[in-house]
Amino acid sequence: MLNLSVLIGRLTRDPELKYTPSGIANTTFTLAVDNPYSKDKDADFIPIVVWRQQAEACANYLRKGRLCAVEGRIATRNYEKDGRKVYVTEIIANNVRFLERPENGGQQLERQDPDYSRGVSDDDLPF
Amino acid sequence: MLNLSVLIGRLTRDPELKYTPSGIANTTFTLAVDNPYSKDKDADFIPIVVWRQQAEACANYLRKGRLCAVEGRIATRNYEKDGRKVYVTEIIANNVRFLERPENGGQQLERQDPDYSRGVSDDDLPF
Amino acid sequence: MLNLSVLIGRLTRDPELKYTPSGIANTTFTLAVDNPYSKDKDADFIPIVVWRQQAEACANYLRKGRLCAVEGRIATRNYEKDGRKVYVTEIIANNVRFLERPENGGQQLERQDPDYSRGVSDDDLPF
Amino acid sequence: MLNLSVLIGRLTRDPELKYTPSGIANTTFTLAVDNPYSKDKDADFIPIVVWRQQAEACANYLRKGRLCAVEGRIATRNYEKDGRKVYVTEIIANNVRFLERPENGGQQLERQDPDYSRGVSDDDLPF
DNA sequence: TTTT
DNA sequence: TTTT
Repeated sequence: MLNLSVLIGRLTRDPELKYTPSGIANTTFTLAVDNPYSKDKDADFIPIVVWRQQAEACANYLRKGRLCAVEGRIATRNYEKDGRKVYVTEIIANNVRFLERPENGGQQLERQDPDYSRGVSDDDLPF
Repeated sequence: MLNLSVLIGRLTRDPELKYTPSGIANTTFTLAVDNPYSKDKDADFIPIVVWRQQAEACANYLRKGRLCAVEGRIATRNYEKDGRKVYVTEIIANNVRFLERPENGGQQLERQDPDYSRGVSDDDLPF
Repeated sequence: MLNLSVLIGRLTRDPELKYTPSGIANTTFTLAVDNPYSKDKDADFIPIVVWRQQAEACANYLRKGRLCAVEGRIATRNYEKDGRKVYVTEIIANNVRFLERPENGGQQLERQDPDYSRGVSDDDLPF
Repeated sequence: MLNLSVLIGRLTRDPELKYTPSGIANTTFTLAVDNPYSKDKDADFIPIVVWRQQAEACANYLRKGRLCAVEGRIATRNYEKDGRKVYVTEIIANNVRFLERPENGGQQLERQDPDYSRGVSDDDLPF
């Protein structure tokens, strides 16, 4: 019915831009979201997926350590690995806001070949 | 920094009420959240944890199939199982709204003994 | 940058469906949102605007007293009235969920003529 | 039932710190929230109220032009002015995140006397 | 009355 | 001007 999340945090690593076999851009990264209320854990690490146009903007403008806001929805999926089901929970972003300006106006990440290893195919397109 | 989720969906099963060794109530259930945009998957199944007073209200008033709204934050944790790390992503609710009235004004679930098997201890208390 | 609101409440009156001069549907209603924390005021009354396809669905399926969830963004506008500026704050919905089923499967509201009196014109279209 | 807003924007002016007659801190400011979808209006201007501890933090660390994130709920109230009812819609923040560090580690705003002119009294305390 |  |  309704599935809405808003997160503000910092990237734990550079974003990864990939393309589905049919050429649709998707960028993934993990957001470290500080948790002021927790005693023994000071951040949650939340995987983010961005599709299409925004995927390329994220790949160009976001970098490890940068602050950003993500609005999206929670999605769950699972895939087989070594004969076991692995469950993944991630945020499918429909809006990413860059909260810090890049030092140098954005750099092109190297474009990578379509990659099947992450288990992402056109069938995973969430819309 | 900011970590906020709002979900509306239906319980996939009756809620489970447990107590930490020191007696703090916690209720868990899974919410099926319909996804109108997905082709091949029509719902996401999202685990919810509720603590303290609201935990007992949820255990009394929610049942399998009932519609409710959850406001909370995404949390990640992991525990060992069969010598493997299992990663869990769940919503820690700070507000649960019952959107359908129970047919009979709420029934007491049987109180269960403290249970360690789910890997929940007082250390997991998120505040 | 980011402007997101989620409300659950009940309609204080039947929704009003209108059309801009160029024929775009817009429905307005007010949501009474109970406030459990307030001492002397038990609800906030929040004006909602819905545009296009969803406007007509709201006009057909929502009625006074019905429970619904609205996801949208806050917008401010002002117009002249009796030589004074009147400031309006309202939620522009991009998603309305009906949380109660109508007793009779939805009725057609009478279609009204384009109406300029509310100060709504094509220029107010928020997108 | 549920009333939740998340905003990211810039202060249009320095925050104003006041105290109710009984000494409870409250800070008000307006957030300019850019609206990428609007043709003729490029921002919405949304009044924010912060109470208690966070009120003083906001007064110390926020300044005109600074970026911040506000999580809160929409509240409506009205007061008499020149024999007319004035309706106010504002966000009562329960969480304010400073997204830019102050140039000089935070300065004390001058403490002002209790002020009744804004129509704020202890009765307006929303909790 | 509006911010970068 | 307000809903259950």
